[in-house]
Amino acid sequence: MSFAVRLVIARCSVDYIGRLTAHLPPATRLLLVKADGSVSIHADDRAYKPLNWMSPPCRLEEQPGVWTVVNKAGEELRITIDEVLHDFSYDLGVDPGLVKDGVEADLQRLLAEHITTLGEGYTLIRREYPTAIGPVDILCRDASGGTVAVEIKRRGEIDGVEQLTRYLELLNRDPLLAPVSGVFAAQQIKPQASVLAADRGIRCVTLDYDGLRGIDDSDGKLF
Amino acid sequence: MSFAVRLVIARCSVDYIGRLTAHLPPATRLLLVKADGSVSIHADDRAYKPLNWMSPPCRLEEQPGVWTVVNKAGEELRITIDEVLHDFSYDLGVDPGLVKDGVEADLQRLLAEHITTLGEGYTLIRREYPTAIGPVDILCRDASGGTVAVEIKRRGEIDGVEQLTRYLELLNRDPLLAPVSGVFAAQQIKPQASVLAADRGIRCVTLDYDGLRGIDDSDGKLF
DNA sequence: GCCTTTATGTCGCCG
DNA sequence: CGGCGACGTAAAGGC
Repeated sequence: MSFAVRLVIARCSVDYIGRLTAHLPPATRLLLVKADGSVSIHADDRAYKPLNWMSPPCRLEEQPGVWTVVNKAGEELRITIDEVLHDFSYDLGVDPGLVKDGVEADLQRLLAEHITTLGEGYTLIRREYPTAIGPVDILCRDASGGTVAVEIKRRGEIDGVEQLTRYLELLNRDPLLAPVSGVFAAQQIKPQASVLAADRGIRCVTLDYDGLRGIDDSDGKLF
Repeated sequence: MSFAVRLVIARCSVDYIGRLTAHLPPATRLLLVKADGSVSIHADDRAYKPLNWMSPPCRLEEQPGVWTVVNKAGEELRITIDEVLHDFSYDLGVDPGLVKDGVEADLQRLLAEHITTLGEGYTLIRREYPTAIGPVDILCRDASGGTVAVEIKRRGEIDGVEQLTRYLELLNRDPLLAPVSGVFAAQQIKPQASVLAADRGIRCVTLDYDGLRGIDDSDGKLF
């Protein structure tokens, strides 16, 4: 019974006091209470994002006319209910979950497997090369033996260039590695990122995910 | 009729092909269709985030057993419906919307009104000072007449320091302004951000939002 | 627990 | 419409 979604249509007003203060004047809305304890208040727009919400772990206390939801950090959501227009619950059970393909991790794996995409004679040192400020996506060597740090993004934007710049700055302090050059690899690279990369001597490479996946027959996906 | 939330409980499987590829095996889920055209598929967990969704603007085509949602970019969500267990619609009407207080814009306004929080003799030049790479939160002068660029965050992290660094680099190319010094102001500043700022000669200032609001009696909020 | 990065991020503003 | 920055960003993974 407790493990069910609950859908309530109600005329209500809402106050949130937590990381910020927010208020919703009275109106008719959808209240969605999930088995994980979360509560969200939806209008008929804003895509899937609720107007207001409380994420689990939190506790919902239901009194006549007032729902109070609090979490451990002391954030509070107070829903004042003027009128309940619909109240329905259904036990969905546990969901098997989403299977994804084509996220950055997949790009990284594919590029590491086909590191010569970056150029003839390239060899992989390792993926997720650890540094004090975080892991470098791929560290490899070019044909002349020079070290190359690769930052991979699905969509290459200015932040990614900044990130690679920080890595390069750090890696070049290591006399065993230096000089380290940089490659910014992404399925799509925005012009400003490209300009910034050029300004910093970083090479940009556009990745073809389907192409990389196509030549990757290691797991028999090809046919 | 079309301007209503629609709540469907159904046993379904889902495929998304767009920015990535994703699949949901058959299970019972909540389908939420909003008047704005969005469709979201919820399990009984993950707080307010759906397992899968399509944001507006998009078009839902409903055939027996298959819903197809496509948007302009060619992304597609295909919902195969094995069994409808519940189907309910309700017209919520337009929502008056959320009123927020305490976000970065409020901090910026308060600091601009009390610019001497940064030091005796500071004077405001302007908020949102425009540059080619985006607006500087606050530009002001210190007691000695030197230009100061201020970047404001609720939570000061490394990205904010990078951002301010880019602004300073640009502003310092303008002979009418140079030399421009930097202040990184936030309600809370993370140690790494603090270290990076120090390394770049940027001063860090911790803001007290309630304190600033307290001395701000301009709109009679004090009592 | 703190730190990092990723995300189908989403959202809003402004040119 | 694209660029840019904020967000109650959330969530995942490493140390």
